[in-house]
Amino acid sequence: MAPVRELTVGQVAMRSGVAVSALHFYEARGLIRSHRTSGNQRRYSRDVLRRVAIIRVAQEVGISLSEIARAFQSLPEERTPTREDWNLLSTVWRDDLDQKIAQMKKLRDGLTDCIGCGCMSIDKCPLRNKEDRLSAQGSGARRLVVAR
Amino acid sequence: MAPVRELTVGQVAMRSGVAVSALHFYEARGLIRSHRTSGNQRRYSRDVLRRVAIIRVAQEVGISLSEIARAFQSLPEERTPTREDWNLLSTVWRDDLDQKIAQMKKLRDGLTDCIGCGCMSIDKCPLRNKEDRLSAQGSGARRLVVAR
DNA sequence: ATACAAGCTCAACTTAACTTGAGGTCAACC
DNA sequence: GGTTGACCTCAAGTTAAGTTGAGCTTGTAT
Repeated sequence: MAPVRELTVGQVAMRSGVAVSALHFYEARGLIRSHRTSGNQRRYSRDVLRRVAIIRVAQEVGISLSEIARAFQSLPEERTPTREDWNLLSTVWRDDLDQKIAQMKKLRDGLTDCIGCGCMSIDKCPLRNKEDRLSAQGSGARRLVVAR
Repeated sequence: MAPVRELTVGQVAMRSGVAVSALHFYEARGLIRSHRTSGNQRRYSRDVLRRVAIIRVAQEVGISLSEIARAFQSLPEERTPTREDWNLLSTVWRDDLDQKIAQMKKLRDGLTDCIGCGCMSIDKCPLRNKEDRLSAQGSGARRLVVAR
């Protein structure tokens, strides 16, 4: 069979490992795009597979769909993204990941040193400082705001 | 004023930086425990602060409350956890975190190598292999969960 | 003694990220 | 040319992790 240029939802679902309903959902959220056949069925260009792969990966590391959508706005609307386009995105994600990895390492070490240490003063605990990270100033001030 | 042995919800909320409603919620989920005064008000022992700190930290790295609850089951019900108890938990978490960090690094490198590379064959992409184990999951929101 | 802040319960609402279902259309194979 | 499977839309349901609010009780400072 000659290589098919366009993909149906079912094909994208199968190849990306994502449910059809999820693809509809991503489209509604502006994460992917499709055009319609005369019979109103979706057809996708190949680069949707890459988009979906990136969506899944980004989600796995805890990035929300809206953040992904925002990052995707750097991609061209009409033409298929070039390597340069993806590279730009990659840079953005990589910084994010580096940051998250660093944070996790700190947490891991904090857990080992602090949870295991048996100390009773939560206030001095390095773990606590993580939560204050946005309100680091204002001595002794306690914010009731949940980060995130 | 002499050091107060027991804490009210409000005090725990203030010291832990978590809302009162969240504490009620954690209690309903079996993550923390309290006993009641004659007037039916909650009183907490000091180690609840540590529990809450751990809950927050674990959540920050994407561990769900039910997973935290499961891990907490290794802690003693009645007596205040000793250093040994916490150490055990710490070991469990540390392994989890090590695993997550490793996963993230792989993803980061995958992103650099794969998203940026401009290659069009998603099938061969290292990123793809990650997703297959996710595809056969239940309904509802999917949180970041470490594969075991 | 009384005001009023803090607590209590329980139900309903919220957001994210989807899934499920109902009711109807499209297309491809025999 | 019919039936079967893939699609379509839209509404409603689901799970996680809480928050908000109503209506009522407790505890404490003056």
